[in-house]
Formats: sequence, C-alpha cells, structure tokens
Amino acid sequence: MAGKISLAIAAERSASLLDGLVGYALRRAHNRMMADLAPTLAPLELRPVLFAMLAVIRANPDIIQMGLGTQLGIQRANLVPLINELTGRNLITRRADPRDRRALTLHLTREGEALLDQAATLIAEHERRMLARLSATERNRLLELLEKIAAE
Amino acid sequence: MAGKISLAIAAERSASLLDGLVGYALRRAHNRMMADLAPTLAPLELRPVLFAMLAVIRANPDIIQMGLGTQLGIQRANLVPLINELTGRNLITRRADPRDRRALTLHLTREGEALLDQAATLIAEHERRMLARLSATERNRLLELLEKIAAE
DNA sequence: TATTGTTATACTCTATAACTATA
DNA sequence: TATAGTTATAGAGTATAACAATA
Repeated sequence: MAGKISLAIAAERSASLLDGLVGYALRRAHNRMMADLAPTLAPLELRPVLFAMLAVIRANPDIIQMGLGTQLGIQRANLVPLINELTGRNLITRRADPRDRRALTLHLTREGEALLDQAATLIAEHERRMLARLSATERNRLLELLEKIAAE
Repeated sequence: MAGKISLAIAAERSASLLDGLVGYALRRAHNRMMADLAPTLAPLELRPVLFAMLAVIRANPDIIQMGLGTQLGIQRANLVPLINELTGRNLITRRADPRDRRALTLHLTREGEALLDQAATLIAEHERRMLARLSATERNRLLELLEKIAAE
C-alpha cells in the first residue's frame, strides 16, 4: 500500500499537545496566508500593513494618525515611519486638522486610490487561491467564527 | 436611543476593503489569542514558542533539531538559541544520534515533562477563556476550517 | 493635566550567508 | 555533493520613554 510506504519514508509526526488547540491552528493558517500575501503585493511594492493603512484611510475620510493606529493596532510611534513611507511615495497626504491643531488628517492621493484599487484586485485573487478548499458558505461561517474570537 | 448616542460619540469606523477578508479576520483573531497566551505562560517563564517545542519533542521521541524546526516552521539557524535556552534550563537534553553523527536527538528531562504538564493546564484554561463565545460544535468546526487553510 | 505627533531606542522574530563535520 | 548544526548578521515588527505643541 502506498500509504504505508510513504508513512515509513516521511518524517513521522506524532500527535502532540498542539493538535487540538485552536490557537495553534490559527497560527498555522495565519502563517500560510501571510506567506502568500507578501509576494502577492510585492509587484506593487506594498507590504500588507501599507495596504491596510490605505484601505482604512480611504474608508475613513479625515481620519487622524491616532485613529488609524487604533484601528490597526499600531502604536503611534511605530506609525510615523509608515506614514512617511506613504507620503514619500505620494500615496497619501497629511493636512492640519482645523478642529485640533495637534492632529493631522490623512487622505489618499489619486495615485494612492489607483494603487489601492490594483492591490484590492490582487488580494481578491489571493483570497480565492488560499480559500479554494472552502465553499462560499464555509468561508462566511469562518468569518463569523473568527469575529467571535477577535471581538472585544 | 443609546445606540445612536454611542455611535455619535465613538470614533466612527467605516467599513473598508479589509472587512470581508478572511486574512484580516485571521490576523485579528490570531493577535487577540497571542495577546492572552504570552501572559498565560509568563508565570512559568515560558514563551509560546518554547511551549510548542516542548510539546513536539515529547510527542516525537528522538526527534532531531531539523525535524523540530520543520514541524514548527523555525529555520535551523533560529532554532539554535531556543534549544540552548531549553537545555540551559535543564528542560531538554541533546544526545548524539547513533545513526547520523551530524544530528542531535532531543529529549525532555523530568523537569521539562513537569513544566510542560503545567503549561498544558494553563493553556487549556486560556483556550476556554478565549473561546467562551463558541460552542463545542463551533470550536470543532473552526478547527476543521482552519486546517483546510493551513494544509499544504 | 492629557493628548498628538515625533524621535530615539531596545527587544523579539525572522531571513540569509558561510562555516564544520559528517553523510 | 548534500545535509545537520552552528555562528554572525541584517531586516522587520513591536514596545517604552521622553519631548514639543496643543487641547
């Protein structure tokens, strides 16, 4: 039997304490998605975090840096070089907030809009690839279950 | 209505391109689990990766470093200091592999066994906490769906 | 007093290249 | 030639503290 032969040849992997853990399954699924996402966005010279920033900025006109950081779980100190990267590439602009002179509002440029649209297309294909084994129903079910975990 | 008031007060968060993405939901769920896992293991002075290593070593007697690295997705170069950490704390031992003198087999010490058992108890509680919103059926369903993504 | 953006800094994780000893 | 373990090193990502300007 082929099964027996490959079992003997393959590095045997016994069940461990990790096998029943949702946290471990989550880590492996997340790793596999991320391993495909980075190369997916590479042609646009975008990293996943930059895509996420562009998506949130477009969806939230006049959002300030603190708000962006809060939504994405990025601390304001770590956000600064990322914002600089996007402004340096003319993908977003910063404007003084007229109602709070400490704050800067963020906006996509036309180039930012165009790049985000391209990225969205690539990511849609990426999700189709990675979730090919799941039906549309399973995909929605998975989203619901993950939201239950992620919810505060 | 309370809903309307809190909607006005809360930082408004509009739906973005991220909202329908399984990859993004995966990231948030993973982050939330990890944020709880590290403090869970801290009393034992164990990080998640060290727990995973102990679990795999116990489940796979005579496993060598390369095999451990492959199973956990850790490159052999990065595994070295982790192995040193566990041996330095007398949680595992290294033995020359009689069939391949390049390789070192890994084994739990009694202290390693005992610590792994304690960690397993803490992690079981951690999973119960984080998955409180899910029924047993949902939890199993989630595991299945995640495996479909993580599978090669 | 508290908050926004900023700088500096440190620590963890991860990735690559090169070495040694064995196979 | 290829592989197991090791060393050195560089790049991300993430965390904290402190400062100036403003609230």
